[in-house]
Parts: sequence; structure tokens; C-alpha cells
Amino acid sequence: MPYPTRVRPEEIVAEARRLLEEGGPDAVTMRELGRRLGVQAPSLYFHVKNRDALLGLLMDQGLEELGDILAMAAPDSTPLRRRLHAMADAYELFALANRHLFALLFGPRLRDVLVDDDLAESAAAPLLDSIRTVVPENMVLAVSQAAWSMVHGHTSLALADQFTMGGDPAAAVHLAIDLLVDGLERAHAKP
Amino acid sequence: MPYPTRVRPEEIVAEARRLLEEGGPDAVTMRELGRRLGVQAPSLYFHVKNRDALLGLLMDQGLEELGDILAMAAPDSTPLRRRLHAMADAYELFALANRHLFALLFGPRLRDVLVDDDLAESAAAPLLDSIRTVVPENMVLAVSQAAWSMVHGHTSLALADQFTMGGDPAAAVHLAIDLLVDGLERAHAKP
DNA sequence: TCCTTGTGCTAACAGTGTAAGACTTGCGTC
DNA sequence: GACGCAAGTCTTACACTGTTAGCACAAGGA
Repeated sequence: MPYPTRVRPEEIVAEARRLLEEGGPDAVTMRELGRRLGVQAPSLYFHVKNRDALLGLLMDQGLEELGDILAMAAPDSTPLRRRLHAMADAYELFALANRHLFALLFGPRLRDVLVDDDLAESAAAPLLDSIRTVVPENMVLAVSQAAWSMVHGHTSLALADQFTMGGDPAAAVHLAIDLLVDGLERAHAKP
Repeated sequence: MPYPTRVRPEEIVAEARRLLEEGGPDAVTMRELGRRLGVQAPSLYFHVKNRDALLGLLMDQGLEELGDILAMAAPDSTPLRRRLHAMADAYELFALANRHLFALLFGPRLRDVLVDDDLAESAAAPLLDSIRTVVPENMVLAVSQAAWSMVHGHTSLALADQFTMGGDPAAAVHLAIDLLVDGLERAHAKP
């Protein structure tokens, strides 16, 4: 290292994430980032292609964490109903603890920024595996998409503060999951 | 009007909406807006408090349209299942035809911008009314929230291009709706 | 004719992302 | 020790953003 390196890429990503959660996407500016890292803004471009690419790195990191959390939340042994409830809760918990990162992940696609497909796939794996235990293979995808839609919808509506009419939206999701599982178990006697 | 007025507020909103759909939120800049309306950017501030307020007006407009569309899509006469399917399709159609406006409506809340509560309430009315026909009053809210979550989740995931694993996500939603309605009808024999 | 009022203008400020190019510092080699 | 090379940082600059302040103009009423 031929120069007293003042900042490493991981530090940039870490600080950017802090900035993101503190003040939303608009708060992660290259200048403020540099300021906090004791470096001029343009210097950051040596380590990171540009701001969008940096956000892309944050997205990768977020997706990986989300995948881990979902995997942890749903151990194989428990019955489907419980697994889905646990995953739904974990999904929402992650979103609440990382509002802006979550919004970044599932918001309008950043131009020219795409997350790693493998990451996305492995994040989805726990859900697919759960569903597979109770439904014939040719319906796994559809049912998984339905369940994901359900949980994701509830989460992003809750995040956007859209449940202004009261009630207990989280309970509503659990109820819907139960209805869904009931219907599936009745329709397809498990082999 | 003591001066040859060059631009009216409705025109500003209309042009802003065009800008929004053409290039996303970042494309609606005060200067480009002025350029298209034959007016300098600062002049717009005479008619509109600021950019965020302008986006707020767009949101009001969008919410109203969405409400109308949902109301049209679900005539009272048809059975619940069909109504929900129709509303789900309409919801998605609106979102696809107004991607960025939809993202604005349900994305992370703009600071200091809140949409008209009455508008939101009347947009939600058709769904609530539909649900009411098949479920006891004390469950209407929960079931409505579940259905909305379902449809909204599917829509925003589709919009964000997240269904990369193939399948037919729209069909998955319809399937889930059917399971939900089946479960409800079985559990609560309608009075 | 003059004054008020509505509407527009220009100029300016502070902030943004980022490209270009100059500089510092340390290592490896003669 | 001197030299060059390359990594990492710096300064400078440009074009763009939202927004405010203050001025200019046109028309209608007195």
C-alpha cells in the first residue's frame, strides 16, 4: 500500500449504510460520506464506481441479511403454518429495522443497478422449501409468490404508514396465512 | 387577471405528471417544468408552494383516479370472488400505467406531504363494501387489510420486476384470493 | 393619470454528482 | 542513496438542482 490509505471500501459501505438509515437516500451524499470518513468526496470514486453503484452494494448487503434472517426464522422441523408466521414476522422486523434499505431493495429499480441473482435466489429458498412440504411441485412457485406478495404487501404498506384505519394489520396477515394454508392442506392431501 | 397569465396551476400539475411518467421523480425538475411551460422556474413558485407540494398534488390526483378505477371495476352485483379479481386486476393495471405515480403514492412518505385522508378513505371504500357482504362486521377491517396487502404486494413486486423466477404471478394472486374467499365463506356462513 | 395588484423575470446561494488532472507517499530496483 | 512507478488522495471545475430576494412590467380601478 504505497500511500497511507485513509479509507477502505468496507468502511465506505458501512458509513453509507449508517447515513442511509439515519436520513434516507437523500442523506447519503458523497460529500457527507467523505466528511465522515476524513476524505474528500472525489477520493471515494477511487473505491466505488459512483453513487448508484454504492447503493447497489448496500442492496446486496441488505438482501444477504434478509436471506439469513428468513433462513434463521424458519427451522425445518416446525410445521408450515408456524414457519410462515415466523418468516412473515421476520420479514417485517427486518423492514422496520432497515426502513430505507428495504425501500431501496424493493423500490423503483435504480438505473443500471441490479442485485446479484444468486443472492435473490438464496433469499427466496427458505420460503420455497417450506411451501414444497405441503403442495405438489408444479404449484410451489405460484403459492410461494402468493405468500410473498401477501407478506411483502403488508410490510410495505405498514412501512408507508398506510394502515390508518386502525385494526391489527399484523394479525390480519397471520389470519390470511392460516386461511391459505388451510385451503392448501384441504385441496392437496400431503403425500 | 392583471397580467397576461402564461401558466395555470392545472397545467403545471399536468405537465409535472407527464414528466413524472416519462422519467421518474428525478425527471420532474422545476427548471424543465418551466422550460416546457414557457416560463422561468422561479415563476412556478407563485402557483405552487414548492416541489414537494407539487408532488403532493400529483399524489392526490393519483389517489382519486385509483379510487375511481377500483369503484368502476367492482360493480355491486357481481359475486365477491369476481369483484376481488376485478379489483386486483384494476389495481395492477393502474400501477403499470402509472408506475412512478404509484411508487410515489406508496413509497417512503415525502416529508411534510400528506395526502387527503378523505381521498384515501373513499379509495378504500369499494374493497371494504365488497368484504362486508361475506364477513361479520368485526372482521371486515382485518380481511380487507389482508386482501389489500395481497394485491398491493403482488403489484409492487411486479412493478419492481422481482418475479424473476417465472411462473404466472397474476394467476397466483387470483388463486390466493380464491383460497381466501373459500375459507371465509366456509368459516362464516353469510347471514 | 396614477396606484395597486398579479405575474413574471433575473441574479444569486448553497448544495449535489462527478470528471480531469495534479500531487504525495511509499516500495522495488538499480 | 537515487529513480521511477503506481496507489491513493487532493484541488479545481462544471453542470445541474431547489429556492429566495428583489426588481420589472402589464392591466384594471380610482
